[in-house]
Formats: sequence, C-alpha cells, structure tokens
Amino acid sequence: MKTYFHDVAGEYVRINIPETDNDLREFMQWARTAAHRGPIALDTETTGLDIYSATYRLRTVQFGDERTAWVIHWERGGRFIEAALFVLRMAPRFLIHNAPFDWLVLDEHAEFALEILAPKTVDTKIKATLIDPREPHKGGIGTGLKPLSAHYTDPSAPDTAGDLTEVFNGLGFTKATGWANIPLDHPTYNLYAGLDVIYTARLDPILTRELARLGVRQALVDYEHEIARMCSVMMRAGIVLDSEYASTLSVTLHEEEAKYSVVAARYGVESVNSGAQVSEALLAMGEELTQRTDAGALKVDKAVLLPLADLDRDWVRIGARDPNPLADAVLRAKRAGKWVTAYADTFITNMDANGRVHPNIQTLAARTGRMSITKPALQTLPSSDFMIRRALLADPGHVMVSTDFAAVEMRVLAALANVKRMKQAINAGEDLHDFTARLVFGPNFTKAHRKLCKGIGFGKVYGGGAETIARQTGAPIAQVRSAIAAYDRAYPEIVRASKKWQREARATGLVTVSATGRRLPLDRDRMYAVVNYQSQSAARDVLGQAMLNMEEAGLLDYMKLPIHDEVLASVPAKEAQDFAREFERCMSFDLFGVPIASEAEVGGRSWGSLYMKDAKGKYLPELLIAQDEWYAENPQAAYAKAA
DNA sequence: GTAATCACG
DNA sequence: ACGTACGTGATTACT
Repeated sequence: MKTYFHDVAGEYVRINIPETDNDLREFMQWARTAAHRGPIALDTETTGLDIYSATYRLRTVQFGDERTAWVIHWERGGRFIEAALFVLRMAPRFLIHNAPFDWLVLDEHAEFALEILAPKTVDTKIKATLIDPREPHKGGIGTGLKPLSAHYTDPSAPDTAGDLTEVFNGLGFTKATGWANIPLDHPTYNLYAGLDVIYTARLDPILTRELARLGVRQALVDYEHEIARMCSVMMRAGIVLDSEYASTLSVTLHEEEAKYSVVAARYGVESVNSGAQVSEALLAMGEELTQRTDAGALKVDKAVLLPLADLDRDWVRIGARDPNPLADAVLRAKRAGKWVTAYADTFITNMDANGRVHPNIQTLAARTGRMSITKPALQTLPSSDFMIRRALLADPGHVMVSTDFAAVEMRVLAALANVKRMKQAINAGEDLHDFTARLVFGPNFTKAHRKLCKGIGFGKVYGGGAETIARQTGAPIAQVRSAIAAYDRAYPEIVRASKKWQREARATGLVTVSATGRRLPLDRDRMYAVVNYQSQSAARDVLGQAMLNMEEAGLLDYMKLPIHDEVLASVPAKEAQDFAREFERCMSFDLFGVPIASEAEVGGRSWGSLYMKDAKGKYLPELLIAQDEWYAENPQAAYAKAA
C-alpha cells in the first residue's frame, strides 16, 4: 500500500493506494464499515471528457469519507476492478460531485448501469447549485469542487484539476494529453484523485445544513436528481448522425464561405470576421455607419449589414436600394463559416464509433435553472433553414416528434401573478394577443395592434422598456408608451407582482424564490429582471414536471433533447401518432388555474424534416421527399402533410 | 482574457 | 426618481 497524508482544514487526512490483494481486502473491509456509517464519496479519473471516443479509458475509481480516501487503479484490471465493483454494488449511498459524468463513465467503461448507481447517488453539485447557481465570475460561490471547498470547508483547498495541468507540462504533456498519459503511480495525480473524494465527503453535510437553513425543500433536491438521471439516459443514447450528409454539408459550406470571402477580399477585407476591417471598407465605399458597440467600435452586425445589402430579416431582396456587394458577401461568408464550424464540423468531431453524437446536457446551467446543451450546442441550431438539423436522425425505424408548449412563459406569468383577465382568456381558449389587443385598442384593433401587444407581452416577460419594444415591433414610441400604460391597466397584477417580488428579494438578500422553492439570485442594478427570472424559472419547472410525466408514461427511452419549451423524441414510425398524443398529454396540465398546453408535430427520419416549410409554415412535399428518407419511402405522407 | 458576433428559446 | 429586453454556447479577432 502506498499512503499519502495531506492537510485538509487543519486536519491530517490519509490517501491510500492499494497495490496488493491484501491492500484491496483492507479497502473492502473499510468500505463495509464506512457504508454503515453513511454515504461513500465516489469519483473517477479518466483519459478526458469525451466519454464515447474510441480511445477513452477509465483510469482510477476513488472512494472515501471525510478522513480517508482510496484510489483504486482500475486500469490495472483483475482484482482492482473486482474490488471497485464490489464496493459499487455493496454500498447503498454514494456522494458524487457532478454525478452525471461519473454515472456515464461507469456505465460505459465499467459496465455499471446508471440505472443502478443513480438512485443511490446524492450529487453535491446539484445541492450547491440550488444554494447559489452562479459561477464566481458572475458573483456567485461557484459550482466546481474547488471553489465550493474553498468557500465552505478549506480556504487552502488546492485546485486539483488546475494544478495537474502544471504537472502535465512538467512531464512533457499538455492539458489535453496529460490525463491519458500521466503515469498511474504519479504521486500528485494519486494525491489529488484522493483529495477530491475527501472534499466531496466534507462538502455534503455542510450543503445539507445550508439547504435546511435556507428553507430549500428536500423535494426540490430529489426532483433535480430525477431530472439529472433522465438527462443522463438521453446523453447515453445520443442521436444518430447522418455522417455522409454532414460531410457533404461541411464541404458545401466551406466552399460557400470561401466563395464570398473572395468577394470580400476585392474590397480590401482580408477577414470577414474582423469588424474593424469590414467597417473601414464600408466607410470607404461611402456607406454611413452610425450604431456603436458597447466598447465604442462601429457596429457591423447582421442587423446593420442586412439593410445595406437590401435584404430583409429573411434575407429576401427589399428593392429599396442598390445592394452593397461587400455587405452581402460578408453576411453570406460569415453565416456559412459559422454554420460549418459551430454545427456541421462539430457534429462530425463529436461522433462516436456507432455514428452517434452524445450531447452534454447540463440540467441546471442558467441561474434561472434552465438547462443547456453543449458539444454540440443542440439547443441553438438554425431554425430558419432545415439544412443543419437535417444531419440528425431518429433511431433506425423511427421518426422525429417534436412537442412544444404553447406560449408557456406568458401562461406561466399569468399563473404566477394570478392575472385575472389573462387567465379567463386562456381558459376560454382565446388567442391571447387578440384578446389583449381588444382590451388595449378596442374591438376594431388591427394586425399592427396585435403585433404591438405581442411585443409588449414579450417586454413583460423579459423586462424590456418602451424603446426596445418600439425597436422590435416597429411601432412609434408614443404609441408604444400609451399602449404599455393601457396594458398595465388591463393586467394590473403583473405590475403588482413585480413590485412584490422585488420587495421580497430585497428582504432576503437579493434572492427571489420561485414557486418550486428555487433560489434565483438577482443583480442589485437589474431588479426589474425579477419578472423574467420568475417566468423563466417556472417554465423550466413546467418542462421538468412534463419530463417526470414522460418517464411515468414509459417515454424516457424515446426522448432525445429538452429544448426549454420543447421535447424532441424519436419514436417508432408506425406508432408515431399515438406517441405524439402521449407526449402532448405529458406536456398538458393545470398550473394554478392556467392550462399549460402543448402541440406535437410528427416528422420523418431527420430532425430537419420538421423545418422543411415555406415562409407561411406550410410543409414542402417535394423537399420532404428529396431530403428525408422516410418521406422518400412514404411520399403520400409528404403530400398529406402539405394539404 | 475581452469584445463582438451569431445561433437558439 | 427613472428606466433597463432575459437566459444560454461557440467562434474569431485582437490585446
């Protein structure tokens, strides 16, 4: 046995690295006793974060309590693996910091199913995030093991991951290659591997006390563990990539980017992504640029360039002027460049040996509790065009179904603020913006009036003012101001709720507490954002409730992605309509007297098939048949779709 | 590392 | 006293 000692919060802790069968027996004996005392902290060291890459390896599994850690060298195989598996099976409770990662690592590389480990797990990151979801650079404690340990248990806690980068460099490795190549018996590597579980073990009771002190209910903690487990199942399954299509798309977009970069170069712009070069060249061509960025540079973003290129927001010729060829080329080169690097190429680099991508779903990413999806960023794929989503496919024999909530943030706000007339309108099944326009402008309201009322509704949910609403809707500022006043008279409860939430937040240390007990930190100079935080957070929990309903209904294995107000699923083609009704049912319920409603759309094999529509939202049958393998085999369905 | 930009709900 | 669009992820340029 190799043993290291280390000072944690003024106390010596022991890190054991078993080497012989006897050492392993001692480890298992410790585990039996420790499991009786309480949960065992658990962590893994691996070759990196790309769990599904072909060369990925699990290197060590660490177990521990507040004073003792055991680093089990999984990589040595045989008895080491047996001992680790014994404890994984035997212990009834585990503490893991950021559990989804270790669940998936052990599921994929230790054949220890997350269905078994997840119900035994308490995730200290979930607990910490429910106390303060903010990262340090946004004014919070942070949610990583290092900032949490420094804050709660030991100010001198080492940055175990960060410090290892220097160790890697000293050994001739990089941050990227070190995790795979550092010798298994390296002292610092083993010491830090062990310290991580000790810090996790010390964190948990403190976080538990803190949650109790703040009045956060255990039900919220449990619910977040369920959501994390469900998302881990989705991450593990992944999504089929049409790799041939993605490769072709990559080439096409690279060519498009190159073609328009050549045009831009004719006007002296060497790099279309350089704002300075673009603005200088446009000024030289006699264009006027008036808008400035926060830092004072001339703004040359899409909103500025489109009018110069005589294009509307849908990139259609307006006919108001001669298009500026440089503005046009920069727009097209930048779009092609972004789509290929951020999407098409990322799909290919993230693909596993089975042709699937496994996105990383962070279940509590935003301070409002919203989830985020990275590698690839599947929540942000272009929706104006089918071409990127076309690369992602339903499972073999399946088709894609997407189910959306109907205007969920407005409905949630009506429920939270108990907006009487709004609730009546929603319950009566009326179009909310029509209803509002009638209240504000009378029975003879126009389409422009409806648009303005819709904009004001957005303004309420986002906390926007008259200027922004005027800019967004194109209505004159005076009309916007009087319409907002009329809106506030029609729905006085929203103003009242905003004031109440702000008052309560000031009294509880700039934290507004959501309907589910989620703590949402506010910025002192942006208190108006409280309406947005409440609506966005409640909408996140409406999605969470719907996800729980889905698992209850046996739909988990069909779910692919949560996208804020939408769930994407892959379902057997023959039963797609039945599945669609089931997803709608799971996403429909009452919230404080407001019906939360949803609508499912059934597509073909590719996600993109749900976006093969014209400007009016009508499906394009020829495109469906040409681009989607399921519609190619079922052309009559494509024509029925458009009818 | 910061700024700017662009993609989404 | 007044008014403030909200929340993300990813890439590129530039210091």
